[in-house]
This record gives sequence, structure tokens and C-alpha cells, in this order.
Amino acid sequence: MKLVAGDSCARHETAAAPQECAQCAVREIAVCTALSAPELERLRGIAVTKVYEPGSMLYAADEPAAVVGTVVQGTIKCFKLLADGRQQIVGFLFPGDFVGAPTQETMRGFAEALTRVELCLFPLPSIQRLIREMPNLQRRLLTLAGEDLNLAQEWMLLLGRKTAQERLATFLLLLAEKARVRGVAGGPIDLPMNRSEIADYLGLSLETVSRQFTKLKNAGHIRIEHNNEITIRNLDGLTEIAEGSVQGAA
Amino acid sequence: MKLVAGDSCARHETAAAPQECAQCAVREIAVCTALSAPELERLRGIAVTKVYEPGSMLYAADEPAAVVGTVVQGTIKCFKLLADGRQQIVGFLFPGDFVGAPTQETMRGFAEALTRVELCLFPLPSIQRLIREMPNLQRRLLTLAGEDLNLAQEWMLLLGRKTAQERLATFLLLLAEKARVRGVAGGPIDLPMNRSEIADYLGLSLETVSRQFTKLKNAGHIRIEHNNEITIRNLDGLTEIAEGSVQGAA
DNA sequence: CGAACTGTTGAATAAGGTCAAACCAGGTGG
DNA sequence: CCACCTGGTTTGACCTTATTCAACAGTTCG
Repeated sequence: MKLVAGDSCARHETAAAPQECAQCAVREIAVCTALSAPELERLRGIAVTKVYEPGSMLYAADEPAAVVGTVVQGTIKCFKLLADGRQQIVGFLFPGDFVGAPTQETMRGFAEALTRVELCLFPLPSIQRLIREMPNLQRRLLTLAGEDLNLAQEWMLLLGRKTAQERLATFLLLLAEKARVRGVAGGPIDLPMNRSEIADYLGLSLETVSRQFTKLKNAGHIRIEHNNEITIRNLDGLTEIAEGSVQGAA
Repeated sequence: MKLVAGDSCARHETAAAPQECAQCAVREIAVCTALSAPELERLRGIAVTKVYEPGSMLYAADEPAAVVGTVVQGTIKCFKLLADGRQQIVGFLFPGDFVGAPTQETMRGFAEALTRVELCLFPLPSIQRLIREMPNLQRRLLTLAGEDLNLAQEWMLLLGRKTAQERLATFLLLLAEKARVRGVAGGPIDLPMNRSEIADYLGLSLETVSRQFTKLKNAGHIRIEHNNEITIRNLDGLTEIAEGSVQGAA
């Protein structure tokens, strides 16, 4: 599997000035929060909307940094690769999340659209100028980076020390929490990724992921609506498993 | 194992204004780089020196953020814990590294001094004011956060997808690289942590770490001077193993 | 209806973990 | 000076968990 940028060809780009921010679905949770009205207006001034089709690459490692912006719709997977193709997904990005690293010259990993993705894209030179001129924006980015770092470290704990069952429970709770923040709680959790991608996020094989799904289902902790829709039936039980407080979780 | 802050009692604190920055050993690599002379002077104005004895806790999870500063001497381990005591070390901090998260209200993990540690400490309210007033400082922190995030994701790749042998090789190369940046390259690599702590960093058991040390030694890639001093004899070979380009690394 | 996916389940295997014993260096004190 | 202790480390034997390989089932889509 070669992964050069632009090689997965299905990229379909639309570039246009974005809608009014007030109508934006992720206005309250994205970088934009904590900006004053005039600041927000300046940010909108440099933004362009860009759409990626499912399966298309947003960026690849060693490319010059270019894609920096906010996910408005869809899901992205960010991942790292080893020489022989082993893959580790380092994060899924949902609406409201920030993509790319404005302080980096070149990308250190890969990003691919899992679904149709709509981005509110900030061209690098412009956003770097705004960062320099708008302390609020820089501060917000620093806060976001801190949260990302903490999440990454939480995931190091998962990958280094949790069992397969604990990993899957943690994953489902994370998705539920992210959905809650986006304001789409209540209903079943939508899984825009397949078993193999969950496996690459949890450091497991896809078969193990499947087996653990079955176990959680049989234990009554979750219901599997369709393969890509999960309902949490026992939040406390799932939480206990995720925290590692359950002994015979075999 | 209870881990409340201040419970590991051997903490011995000295608080005093730091020396001239020009004489500081880590002046060129710490946050301080990229500050103008007057900015540096302001930062020095709020700094105090603090010393931690080996084994003492710098901070614990859920504590209000307090310790924020630069490591001047010694080594710190930062880690996360599960309810049953399973531990994952999320990073070792060496001279020049930045400790703590100035944007966080409460700590999300633990930090403990492995050796005698000397810190150039910035009291939280003061550093937060300086961050607001000095864009250069904020920008530098953002860059550092980005590097930390990338390293954390690189470690997710290691924990999720690398074999025991690949993990140890990667670890040794990381230590060598960090020593190089600090300007203490050339000689053997100093390991301020024991096998059990290496294991908790690599997501392995201490026995597996020990076995992999022996294998790398027998393969002629490293020499073990004392248990805590390693010389890399074959940098290319070690790099190939770390990258996963070696097949029969069993 | 059949092809192509994606997901599930089963059996065999391997990598690493666990438990336990031996080892080794550095210190202590007779 | 040397026996003895002690903590960290190494090594061995066995066991467990998750992986691998393989077959099978369920959906979706032409």
C-alpha cells in the first residue's frame, strides 16, 4: 500500500467562502469559540469551504503543511504508518474538531476522510498571520493542543496497559462523550468507521474487536442495532470495565 | 498504592530566585529560546528555583495545577494510572523540557522525580499573565505543545503496533536523540530509570524488557556498560529495527 | 441471483506475561 | 578482608491473551 498524497484520487474539491458563522453547526465548539465578533469576522474572511469525498487523503506525512481548519461535517481518521504497512490511528476527528497543526512546517502523519467531509479551511499563511495578531486565537489553539495532548496520553494508557475488553469499552464511551459534546446525544452511537479501523485505533486485530463487541453485547452492556450503530444499555457497567475496575472481565 | 500529593514525603524544597539566564545550562533549548532580552528578563523576574529529591512527587492527578516550569537538572517521569495500579509512563522529562500545562486548571496525571531535580518554576498566575502579554512566549508554548503531541502520537504507534524488540530499539534511539539535543552526545547513554520504569513506558513487563536488552546485546547492536549505561554500537541496525524494516527480529 | 464486502466465529499458534529461582554489584559490618 | 545482605536484574518454565489463518454468514448492489 503506497500512500503518496493525491494518490487516492477520489478527492473532489469545492472552494468557496463559507456561510455566515452564526448559522454554522459547530460555531459553539470549534476554534471559533472565544473569539470576539470582529475577530470572528476576520477569521471568516480568510476561510474557504472545501469538501473531501470518502476515502480521499487530506494530507500525507512529509508533505508541506497545507490543510488547517475546522471539521464542519463528516469524520476523518488521522494515522501513522510503519514501513511494512502496520497502521496506528491516532485520532478520529468529528465536526467541531480542529485539523492540522499550524505551527508545523511538514506533516508528521496521514489523514483520510472516512465519510464525505466538509472543512472550514484556513490557508496557512493567513492563519499564521492571524495567530500572530489575535492572542485570543493563539490562546484557544494552545488550549486545544493541551486537550489533544491529554487525550493522546490517555490513549497511551489504553494501548500500553488495558485489555482488549477495556479498550473497546473506553472507545465506545469516548464516542458517546464526543457525540454528547456535539449535541447529538440520546440516540444510538454512530460508528463511521469499520471494525478494521477500530482495531487500528485500539492496537488490536479486527477479529479481536469483533469478539469483544460480541462479549459486550452478550453481557448486556450494549445493543448492536446495525453493525454501525451501537446503543449503550449499561453506562455504569461499561464505565467500570473501561476504568479497569472489573476483575473477571474475561 | 495510594498516590496523594505530598504523600511521598521526601520532598525537599528550596525556593530562590534563579541565576543569570546567560549562565543557565538549558538556556538554548528551553522555553526561553525565542524570547527577546527584555522578555527573558521579565520571565526571569517571576521564576523561582525549586529542588525535588529522588522519588518525590511533583504533582498528582486532580490536583489544581501548580507546577509549571523548566527542568534545569535531573529526570522526571510523567505517568497515568488505572484503578488497580497499572501504570503507563507518558513521558520522561530531561533538562530543557517544559513541565506542566499552563492552560489547565487541574492536573490529569502524575509526575515524580527519578533523580534529584532542579526546576526553574513559574508560579501559575504570573506565567498566565506573561503568556497573555508576551505573544512570543505563547507562540513558543504552542510549538512545544505541537511537538509533544507528535511525540505522543509516535508513541501510540509504538504501543499499538510495534513488537517488544522494536519498542526497545525506538526507546534507546529516542534517549540518544534527546541527549544529542542537550549536547551530551558521544558517550554512552545514561538511563536514569530502572527496567520496570522502561517497561511502564513501553507497555511491556520488566522481564520482557530485560530479555530484549539481552537480545540487542547478543546481536551486537548495543553494549551494556553498567546496567544503567548503554552504548549504541550499530546505529543503522538499531534504526532498522525501530522502524520495523527487519523481518526475523525474533 | 450471485459477486463482493464486511463482519463473525472457530481452531491453532505465537508473543508476551506471570511466577519463581538464580545472579550480581554495591554496600555494611564483623 | 571477606561474609552477608539487599535491590535491581537476568533467566527459565509455564500460562494467558490476543493474533493468525480459515471458514462461514449477512448485506448490499449490480
